[in-house]
Amino acid sequence: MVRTPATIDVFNAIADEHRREILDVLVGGEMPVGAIVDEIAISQPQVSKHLRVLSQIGLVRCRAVGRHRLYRLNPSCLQPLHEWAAKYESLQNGRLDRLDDYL
Amino acid sequence: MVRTPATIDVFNAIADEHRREILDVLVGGEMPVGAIVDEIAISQPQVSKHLRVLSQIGLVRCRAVGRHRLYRLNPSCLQPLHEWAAKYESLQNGRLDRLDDYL
DNA sequence: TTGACATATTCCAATTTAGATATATGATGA
DNA sequence: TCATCATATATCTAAATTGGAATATGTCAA
Repeated sequence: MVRTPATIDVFNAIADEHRREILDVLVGGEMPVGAIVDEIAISQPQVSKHLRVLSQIGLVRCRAVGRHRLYRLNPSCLQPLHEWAAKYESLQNGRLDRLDDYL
Repeated sequence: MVRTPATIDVFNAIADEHRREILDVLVGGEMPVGAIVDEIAISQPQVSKHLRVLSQIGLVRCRAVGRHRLYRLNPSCLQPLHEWAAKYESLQNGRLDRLDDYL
């Protein structure tokens, strides 16, 4: 494989800034696509495409209500990220960090 | 811009699994390139290239000792990741998550 | 039924990437 | 000085990405 697709895991999914923005918007609660489009400065097709990636990973879930589609976060999907990051949080202000400040 | 380069920020830098592996190895302490190559299953040039990306972001620092180059973590550089992720950790097992379990 | 609205999909171009291979650089020891 | 070791860089290729534009799908309301 030449390049890891964004749909492979959480780390690749959140690498894109616009996808992080979408997730940030959804922290406010379940929301239709149009509301997300209003919040961030990208086109509707782009939002839909990013939502598709996020859905495939499982970071968001969707339900249809009339002609709207309401998206919501599935924060438990970020677990691998939290676990990976936790290993490094304990190193903060630790020995390595002080060495870095010195140099 | 058509595609966000991996050297743009921490989120893109850690999107690559091999780069995360390199960081994981360096949790064990300062280490020469050869030791990293021995730990993970990719070629030496690949390790060097990934280290270059990590250096440009600031996730690792390097110092020369003889013909070795010792790399070490700079964990404070992960701050933006920790801050972003923190917003979602509090949502774990929260309202949204239970809704998700239900559906 | 028809038109308007909400969202998704398709097609495209430019750019980036990872990995493989080969080679260059740079320090050390004999 | 020269061979060797440790690491970095250059070149190439196939695949994947994002964003834009156009269009399709699907739902509702009149």
